[in-house]
Amino acid sequence: MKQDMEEKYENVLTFKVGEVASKAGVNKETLRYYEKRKLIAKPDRRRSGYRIFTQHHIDQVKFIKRAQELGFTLSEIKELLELRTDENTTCSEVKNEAEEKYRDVVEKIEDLQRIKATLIELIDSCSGSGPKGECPILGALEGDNKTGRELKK
Amino acid sequence: MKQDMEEKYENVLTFKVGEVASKAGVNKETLRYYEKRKLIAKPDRRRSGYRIFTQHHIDQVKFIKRAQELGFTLSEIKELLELRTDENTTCSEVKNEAEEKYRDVVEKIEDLQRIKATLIELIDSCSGSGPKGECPILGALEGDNKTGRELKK
DNA sequence: TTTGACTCCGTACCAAGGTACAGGTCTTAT
DNA sequence: ATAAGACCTGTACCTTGGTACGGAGTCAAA
Repeated sequence: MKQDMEEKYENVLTFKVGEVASKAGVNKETLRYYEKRKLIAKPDRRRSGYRIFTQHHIDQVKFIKRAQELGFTLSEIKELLELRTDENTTCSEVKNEAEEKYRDVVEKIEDLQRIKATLIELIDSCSGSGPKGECPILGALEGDNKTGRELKK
Repeated sequence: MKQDMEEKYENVLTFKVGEVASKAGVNKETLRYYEKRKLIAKPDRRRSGYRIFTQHHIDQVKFIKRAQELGFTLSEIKELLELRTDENTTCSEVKNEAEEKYRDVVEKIEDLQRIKATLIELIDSCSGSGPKGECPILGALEGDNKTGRELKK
């Protein structure tokens, strides 16, 4: 005699946590973690307590993974998912999120480019020979502007 | 009657933790943390237990902060500090560390540039009007290549 | 039916880089 | 002399994104 929950899934393809994990390419524990953080729909349970996952869950996990590749954090992804679920969401709201993330990314690139430029300067200033006493890299890090230039803020 | 430790500093400018914190622009707790992680020289103590800091400690903290600005982690900075302390360190060892960090930074920039390009594509593909049902950004994240392009790995 | 693989749960732990107590002692200025 | 303020300690907590553990219950195939 099946329970309601089990009946409900009689004609639906369902998965256990390990199956979802391998299909979506994540760890089983990660699925529990996403559930706890409400990043995926709360799966129904069998009488035994086993989670009942469907293709929908797998798609959600893949969505999360794709968004992560774009640099969204899990919190941001949650917002995105809420937008997706909300009937009244407009395209422009989604676009705004993407644009905000774009600005983040641009800023990070700029920071890294400043860092890169400074590293190049330091590396170029150092012949790579001799004892460390005259190393202009250490000099610059020490703030000693006799041997190295000041680092930019 | 002074103790050895206190005598030793009779003619030296010394600082307490709060002074070092404000001079170096860090939190007092951070100094304790750096001490625990052996990122700064272990300060001597007064009879009372108070730490005795000198200009040397302040310089060390500033060194750490400059290296952090260049994207070095505290672990990497510790290595750098060990190189600095080691008599036998050559300039080229220091240069190697900097070059390795440079490669890291370049790689991060490349990752972010791929992400940026994908975000631009998504943003451009979206008119910003209409309901989310036809939003190509969500479509792409959902892996639906009717409405959006596949994300690159 | 038994055995091995799977799942359940809560909790702890990891990296990184700190911050925030609480409860007690010390210093310093008035 | 006294009170404010700084200092001491250990420990717990924070963020982000998970991973690991252990004991107990469940499922499926032979």
